[in-house]
Order: sequence, then structure tokens, then C-alpha cells
Amino acid sequence: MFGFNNISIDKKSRFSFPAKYRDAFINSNENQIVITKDPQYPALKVYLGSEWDQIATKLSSLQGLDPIVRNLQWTILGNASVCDFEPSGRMQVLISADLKKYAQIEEANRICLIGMGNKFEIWNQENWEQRQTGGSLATEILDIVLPESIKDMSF
Amino acid sequence: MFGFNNISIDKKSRFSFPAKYRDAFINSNENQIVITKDPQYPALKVYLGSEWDQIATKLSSLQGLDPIVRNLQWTILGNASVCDFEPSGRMQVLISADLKKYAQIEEANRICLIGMGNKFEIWNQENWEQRQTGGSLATEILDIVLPESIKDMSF
DNA sequence: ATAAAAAAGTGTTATAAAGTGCGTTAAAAG
DNA sequence: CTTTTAACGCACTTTATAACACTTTTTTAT
Repeated sequence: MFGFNNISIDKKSRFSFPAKYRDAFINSNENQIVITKDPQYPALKVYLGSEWDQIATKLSSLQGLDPIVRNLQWTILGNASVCDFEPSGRMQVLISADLKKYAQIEEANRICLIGMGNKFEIWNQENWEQRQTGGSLATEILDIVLPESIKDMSF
Repeated sequence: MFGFNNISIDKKSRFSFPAKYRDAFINSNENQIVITKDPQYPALKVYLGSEWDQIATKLSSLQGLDPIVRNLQWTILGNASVCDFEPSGRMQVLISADLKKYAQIEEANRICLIGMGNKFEIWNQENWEQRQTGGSLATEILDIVLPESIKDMSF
């Protein structure tokens, strides 16, 4: 599931996945979607249920006394919103007020939904454009020094 | 599959592969084509489905907390458009508005399709000519310093 | 504590825009 | 001249989204 999509959010903060992804969702037999915070950028990550289970299991088993690990656990696990999801239906998902705020899409009625293979990212349009054209975002955290336990994980 | 082709895009932004490539497509048994951004030039890359699967698998498994890797993932994976493709039919493919914009072929009704063996490139005609005659393009990004994890990949 | 009101969440429908398929015409090749 | 290929135009289908209606939950007031 790849590619860029500029889509709308309705007044109740719902968006629908573009129809082109329907077959992939049906084939992967998913009925849950998890949205959470991106640990580096003001953006959201969207995982399929099975993918999420793996990440959550791995991440929650790590040594929480390491402050970087603890932070990642807080950010990723502590903000996850699990949504029931019908691949054969409307493929609609609600974004919570907190997550909207984090991704700075509070008043916007459009978002960028970026398909990255087995996951998606959700961006406020201006932030996405800035990022793509090389501008830097104030809230970035780029100088993380990763502990060994995380180096082989991909979020 | 090699060579230069100047071909048309119709009002709905579709182009057809020249008939000379039909046998090669049939032999390679492909039924999907993927178009995405070229990470260095204002041009598009066109991959066969199987070739794409390899690139995408490799690239999405890399550590996304590294900002250079993340950028490549965004550019290549996040802009990929997967198209169903019938080698025995019209071999028509749609180019999305975003990709057209990136390759600066928004209003153009002609493009250059360059066969590079197992992939193609799509260029705006003026950009292609400039490049061939040695001129440099404003949007080029040539000073990327690649992390080790990517050095052995070819896009 | 209860009822009313407001807000939040869920679902349906209608319509315009985007995408697809296919026949016809025009151009190029053999 | 015949055959193949490329380009164009039209009709049909699918998709996205805004508007509306209904249900559930939360808040507020009595």
C-alpha cells in the first residue's frame, strides 16, 4: 500500500481510506487499524492490526528504565488509538482530538495520507510540503541516539 | 527494454507504452506497473511489479529513524502509484496529478519515456533535452550523503 | 438524581469529479 | 496498398465528499 493521497476529513474528524487500497486490506484480512503518534515528527502513524501487534509486543517488552525506550513507549504505545475497521465497507476511521492536535490538523479539513507499504503516515498538508521541499520543522527530534535494543526495529 | 520515446498523454493523464515493448512485458509476465518520484531529478521512475516488490521490501525494512533513510522512503515509497497493467491490452497507465507536477509535465500533452532496461524514466521534454546537452537543473539534489544501509541499493 | 440539552459518534444518501473502457480516426510502418 | 500503431473522443463506472438524519454519550440545570 503505497503512495500519496490528499483526502478530506469530515466535520466529525473521520477520513476514509482511498478505494485503491481496499483489495490489499481484504487480502491481509485486517479488521483493526491503529493510529498513534510519530515519535519524530508532528505526524501520525497508521498500522494494520497485525503489524501493530508485533510492534507493540516488541516495544513493550523492552527495558523501560532506558529513558529513550521509555519515551518511545510513551509516545507510541501510550497514544495508540485502536479502531474497528471494515475493509469491505466504507473504510472510515476517526482521528481523536489529541492526535489531531499532535499532527497540527485541528482546523484543517484536508490531510495527506502517505502509504509506506505496511503502514501509513498522516500529515498536515503544510508540514508535509515543507518537509518534502527540504524545510525543517520546529518540532523535529533528529538527534536521537538510539539504544542497541531499538536499532533493529522499524516503526 | 531500452530507448527514447516521445509519446502523448491524453486529457485524463494516461499514456500508453509503445507497442515495441509488448513482447518483453508479456514474457516477463507482469501485470503491475509502479510509477514514483525520482529522488534526484524532476522525473519519474517506472518499475515493473516484480522489480518494485524487491525495492519496496528492502527500502521499507531500513531504519526509519535515520532522517536520510526516512526521506528516501517518503520519496520513493510514499509517492508510488501502483497500476494494474495488461501487457496484451492497451498498456495504458495513469499518471497522478502529484507526479505530473513533480516531473513538471502538468500542462504538457507529450512526455519522454526512456527505457533503461528493467525500468523506465519519464521526463518533461525540455528537462530531458537540457540534461542531455549538459545543462543543470535547478531542482537537482546531487549532494546526498548516503548512509551505509543504502549504499548497496540501486533505484 | 433526573430530565433536558448539547456534544460526539455512526450511518445513509446524493452529486460532482475522477477514472476506466472501448470504438473511431489519424498517422506511421511494412 | 495493407497492416499496425498511436491518438482522440465519448460513454460509462467508480469514487470522494458534503449534507443530512439518527443514536449514543456527556454535560448542565433543576
